[in-house]
Amino acid sequence: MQKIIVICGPTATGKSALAVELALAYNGEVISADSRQVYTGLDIGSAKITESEMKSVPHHLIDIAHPNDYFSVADFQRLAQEKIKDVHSRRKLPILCGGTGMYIDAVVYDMKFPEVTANPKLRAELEQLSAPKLYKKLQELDPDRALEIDEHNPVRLIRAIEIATVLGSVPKIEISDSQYDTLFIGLELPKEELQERIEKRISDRIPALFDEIKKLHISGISFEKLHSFGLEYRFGSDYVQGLISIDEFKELLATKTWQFAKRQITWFKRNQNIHWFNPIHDKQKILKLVQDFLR
RNA sequence: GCGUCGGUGGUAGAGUGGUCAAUUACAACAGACUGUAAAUCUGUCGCCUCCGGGCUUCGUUGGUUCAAAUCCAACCCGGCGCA
Repeated sequence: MQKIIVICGPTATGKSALAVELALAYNGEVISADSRQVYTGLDIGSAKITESEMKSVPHHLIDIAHPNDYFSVADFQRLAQEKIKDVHSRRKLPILCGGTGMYIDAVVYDMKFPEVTANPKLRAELEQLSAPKLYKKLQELDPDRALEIDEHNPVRLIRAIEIATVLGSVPKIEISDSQYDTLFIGLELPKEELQERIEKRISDRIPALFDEIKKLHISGISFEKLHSFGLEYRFGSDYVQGLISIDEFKELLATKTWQFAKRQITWFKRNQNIHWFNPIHDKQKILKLVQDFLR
């Protein structure tokens, strides 16, 4: 089995820097697993790695979609698996690095998503319905899926109905054993430290972020769309439009980013294969682990 | 100093004699996750609990009442108006 390294963990723990370091040390290439960094123009707000930070290490799956494009886990999965194959074929080590847990799992565990493409017309219609109505609809189409789905979650319900409309029912997802020999490295920091880093990152980016958002908006990306990207783009848009003050912006974003970090942690906690490290103090341990893995 | 409005759980803010441990929102904490995943959604949220219930709360103290966050009095604190 071909080897890959996964670097995951909550936001602002230094994943990108570690990826570059490992890539330089072990002849690797980085494949970003970040649902926002795939978009062109979302640079500052998504904390996209800069040219100089890359230190000449090739980075993939960054800037591969336009913000107005529809881009999904399935797209990411396909592209990432192709890219991993490509990197292996050049006898280099793929390093999958990012904070989007579902993207990572989709690639590593090869989740077989039902091949039903998004149907914008149907979605727009269904979005008008309340969750109970959507649930009733799904019950009629696929009672089995209805039993296990979250009946309050419109996003999930709509997707399930979309699938069932085409296939008749929602197929059970198969999660196969990983097709790769994977080393999972998770980065974690104590609560206070992570919160400080989050706050610092916000104030460091403050003027540049607003310029970026204005630029994106002028280039044809609606505030509604920007809002849907969440966090810096959501609250940054609110600020740029004058809906909230700068202090409200900082506080809101810090709070929401922390909540996001906790959601990421909750996701990754489930994966028992992850080796957790402190990015500042455990550098040697990480290097040793990687060395043993690659031997 | 007089008048007036107000002081409610981490915060904002309902409640204005019993159905109130107190609507709701936010925060906090835990969790879910089948093509939007930085999204979306759920649970807990005074203290204790053998989960039946028990105990202490709505500025403070005292009073009225079978019963008070809700009524009365005094006091303390804050806003506003007049001096």
